[in-house]
Amino acid sequence: MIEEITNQYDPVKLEKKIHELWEKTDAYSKVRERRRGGKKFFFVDGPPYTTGHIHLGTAWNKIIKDSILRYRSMNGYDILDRAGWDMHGLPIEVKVEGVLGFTTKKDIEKYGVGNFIEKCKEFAMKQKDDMTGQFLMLGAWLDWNNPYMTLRDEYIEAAWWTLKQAQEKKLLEQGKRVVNWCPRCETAIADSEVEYEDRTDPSIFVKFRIKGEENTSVVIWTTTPWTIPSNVAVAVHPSFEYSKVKAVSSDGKEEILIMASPLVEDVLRKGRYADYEVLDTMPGQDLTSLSYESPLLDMVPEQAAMEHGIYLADFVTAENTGCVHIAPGHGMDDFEVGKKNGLPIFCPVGPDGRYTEEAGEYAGMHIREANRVIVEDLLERGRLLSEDEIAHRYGHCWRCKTPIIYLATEQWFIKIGELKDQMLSEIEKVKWYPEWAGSARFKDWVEGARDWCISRQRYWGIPIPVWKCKDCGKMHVVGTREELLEMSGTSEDIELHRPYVDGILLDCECGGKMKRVEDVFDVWFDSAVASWATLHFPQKKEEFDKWWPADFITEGQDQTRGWFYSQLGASMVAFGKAPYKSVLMHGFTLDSESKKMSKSLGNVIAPGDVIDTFGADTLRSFVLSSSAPWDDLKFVSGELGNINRALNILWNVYRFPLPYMVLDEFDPSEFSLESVKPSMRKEDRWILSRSQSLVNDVDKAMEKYTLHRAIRAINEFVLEDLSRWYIQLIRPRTWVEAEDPDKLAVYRVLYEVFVTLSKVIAPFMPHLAEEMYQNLVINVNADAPESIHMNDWPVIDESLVDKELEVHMDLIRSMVEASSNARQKVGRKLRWPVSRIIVAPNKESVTDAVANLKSVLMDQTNSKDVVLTGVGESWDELGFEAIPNPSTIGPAFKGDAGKIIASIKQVDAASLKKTLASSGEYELEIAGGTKVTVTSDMVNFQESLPEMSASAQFDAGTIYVDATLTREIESEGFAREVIRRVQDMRKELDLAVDEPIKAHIRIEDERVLDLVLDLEQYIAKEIRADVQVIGLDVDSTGTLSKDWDVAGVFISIGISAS
RNA sequence: GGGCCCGUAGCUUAGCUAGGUGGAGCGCACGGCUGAUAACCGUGAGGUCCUGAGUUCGAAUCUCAGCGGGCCCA
Repeated sequence: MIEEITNQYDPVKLEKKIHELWEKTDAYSKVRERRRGGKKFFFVDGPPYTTGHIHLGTAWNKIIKDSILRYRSMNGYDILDRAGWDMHGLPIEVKVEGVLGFTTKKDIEKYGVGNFIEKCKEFAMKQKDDMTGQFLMLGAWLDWNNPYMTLRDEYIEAAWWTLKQAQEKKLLEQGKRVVNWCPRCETAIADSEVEYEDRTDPSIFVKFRIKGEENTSVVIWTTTPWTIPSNVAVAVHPSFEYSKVKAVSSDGKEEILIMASPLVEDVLRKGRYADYEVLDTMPGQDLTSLSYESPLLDMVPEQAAMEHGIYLADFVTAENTGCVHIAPGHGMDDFEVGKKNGLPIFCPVGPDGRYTEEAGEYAGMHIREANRVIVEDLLERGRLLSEDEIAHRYGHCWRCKTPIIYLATEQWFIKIGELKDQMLSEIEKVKWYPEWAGSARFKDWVEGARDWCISRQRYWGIPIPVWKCKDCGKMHVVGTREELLEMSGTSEDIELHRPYVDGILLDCECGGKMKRVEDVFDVWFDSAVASWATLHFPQKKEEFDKWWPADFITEGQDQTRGWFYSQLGASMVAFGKAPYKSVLMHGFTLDSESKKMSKSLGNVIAPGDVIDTFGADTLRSFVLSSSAPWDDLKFVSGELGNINRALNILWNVYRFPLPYMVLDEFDPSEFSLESVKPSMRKEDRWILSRSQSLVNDVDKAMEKYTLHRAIRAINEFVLEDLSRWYIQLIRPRTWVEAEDPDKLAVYRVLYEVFVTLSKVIAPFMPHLAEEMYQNLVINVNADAPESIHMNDWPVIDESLVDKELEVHMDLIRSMVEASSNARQKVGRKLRWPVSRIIVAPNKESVTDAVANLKSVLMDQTNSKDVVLTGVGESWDELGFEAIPNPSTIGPAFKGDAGKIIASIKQVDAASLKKTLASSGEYELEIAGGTKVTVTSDMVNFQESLPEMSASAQFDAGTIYVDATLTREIESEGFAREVIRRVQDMRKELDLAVDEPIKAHIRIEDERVLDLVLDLEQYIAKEIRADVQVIGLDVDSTGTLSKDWDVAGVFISIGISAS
């Protein structure tokens, strides 16, 4: 049987109970199991990094995923949805280093790589478990028991297999490149791991002495003095003009400087020169014949042995000096210039950021310290033109915040450049939500794609499966564990992490031994292979054939350059096509000031805190409804309260009929909806139609993944249609005590609406939906599916849809609103009936609506009658007031104007209006008996309302309320005033709804007493009084007694339980 | 500096694709309802639709430029 529920919506308690129920019944597995054999829906969870705690953005992400998957599941889809975890990489290494107190790689080596990665593994697993718990609190259903984890051997094999594909397709390359390098972590890091932050660096102008020309230098500018020992060349722009300038310092010393012409004044000002003279100008091209010597050739022996020339490059800008210092070992552009011109790639800096022996005198010094020393050395040698500081954006390691440097190192690359065109054509085959996420944003990113450096010089990662022969240099890429064991002749089962795989040697054809290169993969490569790794490919090819590629993925906009891209790249390498068919890109969470949430700003919202206060369903409803998925989400805590209120109203609406149903032992299984149809009223049919329209609206929204529209439609239905309208309409019907088909119809209709509604909210507010379902369905029919989430999505029943009725009801609602407005103007509260309302429509549909729903209109306006005028007509009892128009009367009648104006106000306005309307003229008698003729332009008319009436506009016409009092109306009004106060007191005594009472009522006004006594029986019935005394001097004592002032009349009431 | 997105009442937002009198909710003020009641309803005040220019009879909506915020890049 249906049960009563708690007064208060208590989401925290409710959700705990539901979680226990789900766990006890293993609901998730049963839901997925139920859809086996249905249309397949392969979802790949973008793996969050195992940081140990979720934030609002990750919560939003999982809530979107969960809602979409629940909706799909209810629509019959067979869903594959393993949760995923990104568990390798620097962030965890850095954290573990922190715990162990390590600062350099040497500490790790000393501790033992095996010990270190065990710690990393332990750490990652622990964080994963913590986060799983947090995600579960959101009610997010993914396959949490069987997640894919990047640290598993089976997962590692998927990455290995993919790299082997790259090798076979000749897309894998090893080579020297300039990469972003973190000197603390001693590894290459990806572009996407570089975080740009403000930083202050030296800003120096340096003079490079030209060979073979007396006292002449080319001037360059740099913010990295430590790269001067690595200088190999200077670049100038082919189309800029350069000047040779004789510069004179304040002490009269002269020297000749070369720089871009437009920058001469700026540069000389920096050098505090007193005067100058331009000796010559020339195009950049002319400078290429010059050569110069390093300013530090006495410090760095290699520099003395090197040729230094000037070269042309397009990337040179007209800033600073227009001559760019080129160190091919320390810059991407520099490297390109070096390669193009066959220059040496001189890089005397080691992985730890210290100079190597090649740096001569500087060997062993850290580059950050070297900055200062080198500036000093330049000054001593007279090569420093100026020294200053600059605040600029500079790249930092996203994990340890160390400023990065650029180093030319040996790395492994995937040649994305060769795949670019295919990638672009694959993008077009993918369905993007919103469309521009693919056609604009992602396309732009891919067009600028560079080769992908996949190697890292670290420990906690997937080992790059490349073995190289120590003797002949031959290389082999291992694709699977089996291949590794077979080739090495090992039978023991080893883990595929460092240092275990490092110890395995393979035999080379040359008779030598092959050893694994030491690098591990960039973690982006890990998650890039998720769509097949999660299918246990390459171990299980059948699963892959059955599911791949993914039907759907959804992640934040930052993943455009991240996971959307890395997956596409890896998939092109492996299979030559996109790994996903549709992508929903969602936004970022911002704080109330539109600033991004970050730990350093201290504005981070923990989802757990929100859940502890408002529950997960409120959080879900909030994040889903606040903005379109792809817009950023502004988190304003006040808005949470609003959403929570909406859910509370839903709770109240659902709770409202339950006590009556319980009292009447209503059993919905005994009555079909069909069987109560004859007893349904128009409003019943209306709410059924509205509920069907709601299903349709939600379907439409979900089709385009506009989840915000779905939630808003639901909230609108609950607030407007159910709470503010339907429940108000049916209240009196639920109070009827007898067996009544009219009441039964309401019960059955409400039941139908609630069951449908619980299904419609199920994807979005899964806990509340489950709660409603358990009570409404499971308590009635134990054979029904155990969980709401096992149910099918409601199919629209066309026989219940009546669009015209919905339109009519809308009109009636706007009439009721207008009537309230008019009542307020005339000062008549709703508790007091009015004799009639007059509807003056301006379109035909109003006439139909009133005819169709007259009882609803009368009921809600509390009127005894409804008068309907013809379309476009006004109420025939309206009066008219003639308003003279002095601006036309004045010029026409001059001195008599005043008399005419007075006279117009006195004549019968109705006949004046009628005559003017027909002939355009009116004979008017003015003071003194003179007759004048006035014309239409001299008089305006204004409608005037009869006494005790008021009007208000509504959507399609005007409502007039006639609030004239009659004895009957006054009697009813006062009776209801009394009833309301007694009900209030019953409530205060906490009496049961059907508990009989004794009531003693003293009314100290004879006229009012008389009016009230007219309805004595009615009052007794309404307040359930079996003893009721009403009189002028009644002793109003009782368990509770109270005095009231009703419109100036003193009324004293005492009640007690009988 | 570049690409993409966003900018509407004090706050959160609908409307923008297909141009034609700007709608809600919260908050505020006043009123109403009363067995959903720690709930609910009505009315009112409150808008340079970020700024400027253009297209058009007409622009919140289309175009361009700028400003502010976000994501990504340099």
